[in-house]
Amino acid sequence: MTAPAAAPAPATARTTGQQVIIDAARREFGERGYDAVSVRDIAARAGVSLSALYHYYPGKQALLEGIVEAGLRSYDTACAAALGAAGDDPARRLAALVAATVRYRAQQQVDSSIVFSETRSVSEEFRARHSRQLREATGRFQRAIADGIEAGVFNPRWPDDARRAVIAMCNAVAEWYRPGGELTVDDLVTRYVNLAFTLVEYRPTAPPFSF
Amino acid sequence: MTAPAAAPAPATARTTGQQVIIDAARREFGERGYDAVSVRDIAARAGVSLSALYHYYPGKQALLEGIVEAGLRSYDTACAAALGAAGDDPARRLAALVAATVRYRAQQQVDSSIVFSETRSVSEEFRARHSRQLREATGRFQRAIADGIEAGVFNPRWPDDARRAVIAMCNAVAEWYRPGGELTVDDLVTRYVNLAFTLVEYRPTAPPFSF
Amino acid sequence: MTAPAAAPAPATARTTGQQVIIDAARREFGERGYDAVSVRDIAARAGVSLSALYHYYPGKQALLEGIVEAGLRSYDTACAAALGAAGDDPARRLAALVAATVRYRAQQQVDSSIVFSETRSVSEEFRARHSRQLREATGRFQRAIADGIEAGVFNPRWPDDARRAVIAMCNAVAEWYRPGGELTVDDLVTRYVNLAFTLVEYRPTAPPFSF
Amino acid sequence: MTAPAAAPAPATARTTGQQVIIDAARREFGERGYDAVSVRDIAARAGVSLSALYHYYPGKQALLEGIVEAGLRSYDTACAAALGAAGDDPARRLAALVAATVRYRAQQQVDSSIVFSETRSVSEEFRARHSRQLREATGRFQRAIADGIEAGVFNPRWPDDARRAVIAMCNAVAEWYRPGGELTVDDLVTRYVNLAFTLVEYRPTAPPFSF
DNA sequence: TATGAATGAGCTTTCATTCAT
DNA sequence: GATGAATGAAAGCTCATTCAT
Repeated sequence: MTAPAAAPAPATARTTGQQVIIDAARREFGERGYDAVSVRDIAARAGVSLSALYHYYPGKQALLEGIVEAGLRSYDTACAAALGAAGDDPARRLAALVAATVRYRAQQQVDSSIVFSETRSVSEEFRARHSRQLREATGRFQRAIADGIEAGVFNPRWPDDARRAVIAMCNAVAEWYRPGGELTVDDLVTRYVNLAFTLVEYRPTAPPFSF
Repeated sequence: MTAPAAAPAPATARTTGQQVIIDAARREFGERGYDAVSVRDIAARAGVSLSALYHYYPGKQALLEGIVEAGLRSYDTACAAALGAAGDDPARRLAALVAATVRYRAQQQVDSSIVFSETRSVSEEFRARHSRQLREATGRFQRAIADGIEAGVFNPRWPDDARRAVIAMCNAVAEWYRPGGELTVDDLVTRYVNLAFTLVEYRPTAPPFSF
Repeated sequence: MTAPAAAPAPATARTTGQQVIIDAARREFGERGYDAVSVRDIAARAGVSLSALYHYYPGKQALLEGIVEAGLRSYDTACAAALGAAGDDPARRLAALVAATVRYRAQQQVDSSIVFSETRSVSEEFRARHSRQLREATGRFQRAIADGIEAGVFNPRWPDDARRAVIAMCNAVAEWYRPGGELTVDDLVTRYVNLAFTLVEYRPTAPPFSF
Repeated sequence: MTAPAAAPAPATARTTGQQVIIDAARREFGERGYDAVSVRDIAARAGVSLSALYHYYPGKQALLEGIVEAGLRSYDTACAAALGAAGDDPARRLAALVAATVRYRAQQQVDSSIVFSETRSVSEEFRARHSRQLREATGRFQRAIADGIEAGVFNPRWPDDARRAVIAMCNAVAEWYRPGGELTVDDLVTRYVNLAFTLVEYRPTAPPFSF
């Protein structure tokens, strides 16, 4: 800590203590659901004593809220980055959101399922913040689609339902996709971007090619 | 059930006893999740004693399984009826499945959410049957789409993903739709059938299909 | 209960269940103090299982409140009876209150010490009622003394302090008196009534005897 | 401690460390009772770490014993000083004891309530010493009264009960008196000395005693 | 048919305390 | 001298379930 060089093992070192506990909680909640998991289960899975767990975290609910908060933040960050790279074009923005969502759902399956389904077990005030963040996530899709409609490139007959369908289909990825198979996440993204375009009836303006 | 005679006061009589219990269980499980609900909660909500509950049902898990089984049966029945009325035409069959699914998800929200998300808390043998039924439900969509492709009326680039998207979007209805608003269930069905057609890139041959 | 004769063992029969539990709680709280006693201790002392205890009482605090309430009620009843028998004469009324208090403190030592010292561990709303009852108890002494002063038979220089001294000395009986010794409770009562008369400087008017 | 030189900043320095801890313990024990207070509560109230507390004191019980011991010593000292100033006259000695007791109870309410009511939570050997000190305190009153009787100035019908009443009424001061009101502690002392004289039926011989 | 009594295992959380640094 | 980490035991309470009546 005070030594000049000797700053190795940062990520690894943190694996002791808080990290093993929250990882264990994540896995347990993901596999069996918040209410079915006991604090003892988490401590056992983390390989620490019950008291050690309570030394680091104030309780079961706090563990859940920590996981949900981090998960949602990571998703929001991914969306922001994707949108930043996409520029103003509505089609590129929708594609960016679909890509970020599919990647998140495919790669952080456990986190993502906790984030979106253990809402009941969270404190009142936490739920308020959480709901707001979810509404913002929805809003990002909504705006991209609305902008595309205004620009004349998207033509969904029922924009709200198209948006819901796009989001639902992305979310569902977490339920069946298992990484490591033949289908890479990039392939998956390609497919879902195309499906999303289909749903909003994307028709590029002007010349995609000229002659 | 199949016997012709001897069907006295069926609906009314059943409301006493078993029915109030299973209804209470349904509501409790739907609102708070299987693991968060205690048998006492259910008995209290049903307005019967704990012992009365155990008189009618062998336990908490059996209540859940009863609900899931009935829910899934009712969905299967609805699908069968819809398919029966649809005949052989793949587009009509897909439309029938979407309509049945959307109706089920919109009108039996509580049931449907229990049926599809409390899978973890069910006995091993029950889960096997349940999974098979879910696979059959998926298979119905799959066959309709495959037939449409073969018939040249559906043209999805990735049939499996299109199918998953169709199912996911129908399922998601349970999460946001609330009956009694401006949008009727029939409106909803119309929209989702169209969205499904969009997803499978339906192009009717010769005489356009009407529904 | 329905049988005509055969109505014996009423008090004895009730000893099963609630009564053994509350008795055990009374003893434990009295001997070791509310906070030092665990619910398990009480159940063990009562010879029932932990769950049986919770079957009859909703929790540790409720046990305490039950004891305090019953204890205070029994004291209030004793005071009311004594006052009723005493009539209007202030000296007789003060004597009645002292007698009732000394008897209560001497004979229900455990109860009385719980009633007056475990105030902290009781619910907010319960404490409100409890305080009111204690104020009423104080008020009974106050009125008897005030009436005696007005009638010219009591002459304390500082009536409030005399009243506090009377009450304090009666209460202290619980701390040292042990029934079964040489000194009977009746003797005790005689002494404390006299001490109380001394404290309020009782001087009977007119002729206690005539000649 | 015994060394002559090197006594820098005594009062101030002691405020850091041990003193803040024992003060915090005193307040907590006084407000909520020994068993209801956790060592963490004390450390938090003192604003020191849990480890710091254990650095200075071996444990919770030791804190209590330290407080009780100091409290009782301060009371004993006060009594000794008062008796020293009172000389041999029994009435002056009784007055001195009442005054010291009332002052202690009125001015060190917290301490005094801990000293006299947390007896249960103290180690066996400590309790032995503590009981002896309490008996000595009682003995001081007893002797003063006995001497007064012998000298013919006190005439209680039941000397032991008069003594108990005197002590009980003094002790009770801690329960209701709050310094800072209209009634000064000196007023209080005057009243209680008079009440004590009343209780022992003090009748000064020849030249009346003044105090 | 229906119920109150009862249970043992388990729940989340807090306890006083120790120890390596 | 002072601290964060860690622990085993125990706290109050609830669980699903069984059983005698």
